[in-house]
Amino acid sequence: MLSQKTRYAIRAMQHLADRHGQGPVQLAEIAAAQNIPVKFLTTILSELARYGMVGSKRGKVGGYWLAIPPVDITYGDLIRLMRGSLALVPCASRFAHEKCSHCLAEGDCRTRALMLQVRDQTAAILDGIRLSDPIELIPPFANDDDRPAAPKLHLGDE
Amino acid sequence: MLSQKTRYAIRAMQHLADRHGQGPVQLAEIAAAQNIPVKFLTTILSELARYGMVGSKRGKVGGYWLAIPPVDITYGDLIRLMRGSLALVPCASRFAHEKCSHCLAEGDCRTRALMLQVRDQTAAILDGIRLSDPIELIPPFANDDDRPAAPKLHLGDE
DNA sequence: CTGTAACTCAACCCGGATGGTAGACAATAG
DNA sequence: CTATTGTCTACCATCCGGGTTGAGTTACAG
Repeated sequence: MLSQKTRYAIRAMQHLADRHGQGPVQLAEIAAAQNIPVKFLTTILSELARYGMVGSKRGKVGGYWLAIPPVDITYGDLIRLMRGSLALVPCASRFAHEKCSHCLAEGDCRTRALMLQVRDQTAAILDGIRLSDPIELIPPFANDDDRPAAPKLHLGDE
Repeated sequence: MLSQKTRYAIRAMQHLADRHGQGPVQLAEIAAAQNIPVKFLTTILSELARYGMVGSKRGKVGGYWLAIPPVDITYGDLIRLMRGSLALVPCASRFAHEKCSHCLAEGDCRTRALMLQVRDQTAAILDGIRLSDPIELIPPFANDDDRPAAPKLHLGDE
């Protein structure tokens, strides 16, 4: 799962992308529009500023803006930045690779092989879509509509 | 990321799949072969037994075995079972759907639309591979080999 | 040159999840 | 009847996630 913070960061960046070229956007506007706790958003935007993703200016007409044109930022970049990796296990990450603890040798781990496939597909999607791209929205599921057939296995309670 | 527990569960199930049809496999064997802390593995296997995934027997020649033929268990099933969902955000889950807190309306959330694509691709991979399938192992990355070109964005330190 | 509306930063905080361990108990083979 | 192996509940320590506090800084307005 993406952390709440990562999700906030993505939405904030989308907001800034939408207003790109329009001068500084104030934190309060972003927070209100994106439904993000104001104080928390300050820490997120400051972090993004430290990373060089957004510019900022204080004072009366201050605010934030994208320091990089939205066409040069992919969603993959954003997630890597906030979360470190796109992969589902550390050993399947290509940029933030790390050995899993208590695992087999990497070359012998089937889980890793699988998760590497997943991470590469995920990257193919997320690195292919840029902050400037329009995104086709998807309506909420109307209860059991729209969903694939139930999986073979549906045991337990959760 | 998958939790450590989920990863252990997957490896344990792989182990049982490999020994399917050979009678009960003892916990100690699994723990040793898969490098999983013995005590922790007991809780995991018990849980899997409660879910009906594995059978168990106590006593001298006791042990665990798959209660379902490995050809009928996909990796997707396993992850759903242990983790609840394949998706990266709750609102993009198809079987364990849940509204994200502090978000936009689902129909207006670009992040959700994106993450739904990712989850569907992930599901396509993980629901297509069964515990009985051979998996082509992938050798460890030889430092910077084998990786895609560095992403456009490589800022900050981590 | 002062007031005030912004952003900045370090510090803290709380609750819940994660990753285990302890230990008493139950079944089963021999 | 005893050794072996699984079961179950409880507990625990640590970390991380999701924030908040509050004091500081910059910048524009007048």
